Amino acid sequence: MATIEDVAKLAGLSRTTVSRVINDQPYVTEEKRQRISQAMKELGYVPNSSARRLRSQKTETIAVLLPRLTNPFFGNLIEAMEEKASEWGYQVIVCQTHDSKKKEMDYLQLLKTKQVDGVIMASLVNDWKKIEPYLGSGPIVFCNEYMDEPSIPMVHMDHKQAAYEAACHLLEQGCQNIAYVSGGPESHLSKMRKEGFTEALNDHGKSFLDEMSIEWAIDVSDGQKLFHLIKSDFPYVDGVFTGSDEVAAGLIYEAASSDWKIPDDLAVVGFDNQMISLLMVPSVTTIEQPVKDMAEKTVEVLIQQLLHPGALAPKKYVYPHQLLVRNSTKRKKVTIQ
Amino acid sequence: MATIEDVAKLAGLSRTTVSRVINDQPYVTEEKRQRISQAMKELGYVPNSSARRLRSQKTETIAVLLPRLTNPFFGNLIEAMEEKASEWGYQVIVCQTHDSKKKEMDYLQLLKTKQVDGVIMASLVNDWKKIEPYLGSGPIVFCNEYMDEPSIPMVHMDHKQAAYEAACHLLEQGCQNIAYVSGGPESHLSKMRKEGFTEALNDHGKSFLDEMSIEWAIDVSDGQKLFHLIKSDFPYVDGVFTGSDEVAAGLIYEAASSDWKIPDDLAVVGFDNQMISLLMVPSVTTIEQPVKDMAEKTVEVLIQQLLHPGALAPKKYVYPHQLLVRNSTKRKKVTIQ
DNA sequence: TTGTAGGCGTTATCAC
DNA sequence: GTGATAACGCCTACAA
Repeated sequence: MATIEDVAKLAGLSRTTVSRVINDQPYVTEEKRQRISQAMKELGYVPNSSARRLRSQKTETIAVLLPRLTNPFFGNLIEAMEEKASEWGYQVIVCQTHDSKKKEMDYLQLLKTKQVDGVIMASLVNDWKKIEPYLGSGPIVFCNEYMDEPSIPMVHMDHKQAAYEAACHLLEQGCQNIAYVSGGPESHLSKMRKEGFTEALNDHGKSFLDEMSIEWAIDVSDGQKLFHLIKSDFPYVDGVFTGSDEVAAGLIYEAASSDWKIPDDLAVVGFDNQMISLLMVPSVTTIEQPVKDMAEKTVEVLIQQLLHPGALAPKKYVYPHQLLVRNSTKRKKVTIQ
Repeated sequence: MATIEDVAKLAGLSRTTVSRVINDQPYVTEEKRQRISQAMKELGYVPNSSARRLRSQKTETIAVLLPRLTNPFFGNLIEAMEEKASEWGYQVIVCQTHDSKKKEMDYLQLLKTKQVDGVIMASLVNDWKKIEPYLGSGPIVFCNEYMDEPSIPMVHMDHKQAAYEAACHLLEQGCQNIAYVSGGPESHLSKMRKEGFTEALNDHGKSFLDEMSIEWAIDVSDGQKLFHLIKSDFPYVDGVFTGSDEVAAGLIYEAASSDWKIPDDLAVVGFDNQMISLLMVPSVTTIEQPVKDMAEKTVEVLIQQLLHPGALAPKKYVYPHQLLVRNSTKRKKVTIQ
């Protein structure tokens, strides 16, 4: 591989001058500039990125931590993030934590070892106490996940309110026994959802029942399992808040093979407004989030922090959501007086 | 940030010895090893990755080029790749080409600038002539995409055969006018599919009709558009090979709002066996590919090339596929004698 | 067993 | 305008 030195020799000039040309700096005669460009072309010279990184202490790379890519929500998220980052000339490293505390910490280490300039956390399973020290090595921005801690920027929607609305909707459709389904670990986000859900119950004179709370459902097959669990152990359940379109879809799919009617026997609410929620029969009532907007804002906020360190005060960016009422909860008005 | 020098000073030893400890090398007294570990802890020392890269000429990073992450096939692919790469201690950079020749070349540049040790191409829109020179900078492995050129390893299935079988299946179901639908540009892969499709037609005494060939359908909304196009312009079409479960789903979804019955009025075949193909009503006949196996093999092949340069002869790894016949093509046997 | 010193490829500082 | 030279932080012959 040709180095800057080779170019300099071939052009009969110094490394310094070559460097100036590479970086479009002034104070080089047009003639020499040409001569150097010519030499670079001849040698197929390309600046070595490792050397640049070492010199500049910058990597032009960011890490995006998320639970898993097969969840289409995160697929959409990182798609938009990569595109935005690429516009700014930044590379994106994918870091799937699979909700493992250890993997999350391992990937955060990329910041310390200077493999990345900054980190976006769309996964969050460790305590803030464990994460905070990494701020010394570079900026971190939360996306989707969030907490009360105000020391870093966060981009997300109001999951508590969203869950509240979804639960109210189920109650208004006449559901008496609503199961609460979430996936995985007690992140701040799912805590918020549960709070909103509980609050809705309370406002309607009901209370949250632990026995009707499931915390392991993340995909279609979990949704299928869930249906059978409900059918056998909780047949009185007539509404489900799933927190995931995939789980809702699995549930609905499996219900079709039994004698349960959706939404009349069981009303189902998903989350994220994935394609699948529209395509299912019946279509799935869900919460729409502005994924793309959030993804792009997150990248922008992070890059702004990189470009102007310490300039912006950490800030929360709360995006609006929308309850999309579809057939999985639209019950026939049986009780019209 | 503490450097190796700082650690050495604090421990009262030389950089060399510290380096030995960092890299678990022999010839260090246990006592000094302890002393150094202690110093590293005190200073919160972490080796600087840029410096290591420059020194070792390795990045422990690979780039994965693919069209877009919102296509769940590529989501699954990169999910498995990242996991496997992570096992080997490699980082993964996502590179979405959006089928742009320019972006594809831009991302290949990562190899030349030594930002990555190797590249996986699951996107391929440029000519081989343009890509080949990059081999000088590091190994490239194709995944899913392939071509006859034997100079690099390729991991894929037999798309020609798969399309052949799908088309035969449609013909056996009594389809007379089958539309051929593909997404995007003429990659080698889609060329192969079209060949298989055409061959099946020929074997059944039919021929490929350009007028019934669509090359712009990649997602659900394209599938929806497609349905209306067929309904208005090609009402005689009674079978569709889509090459994508998403397109198939969009088609089926839209057909439900019209008076067309699937599969009797229109039989539909998808591709990839995405979750959605199972969940649709009717469920979608599709081609199953061993995505995870292919993804993992690709990463392994690439990493083997990195670990033992020039050791393995480039090789094709062809994975088996399977036609999953489901309700979108299972016509009632009207013509039982 | 430990240390010295040179260099990986680039860029910034300072002379000329 | 141009060019020596010194870092950036690490690893590794080669000496001791």
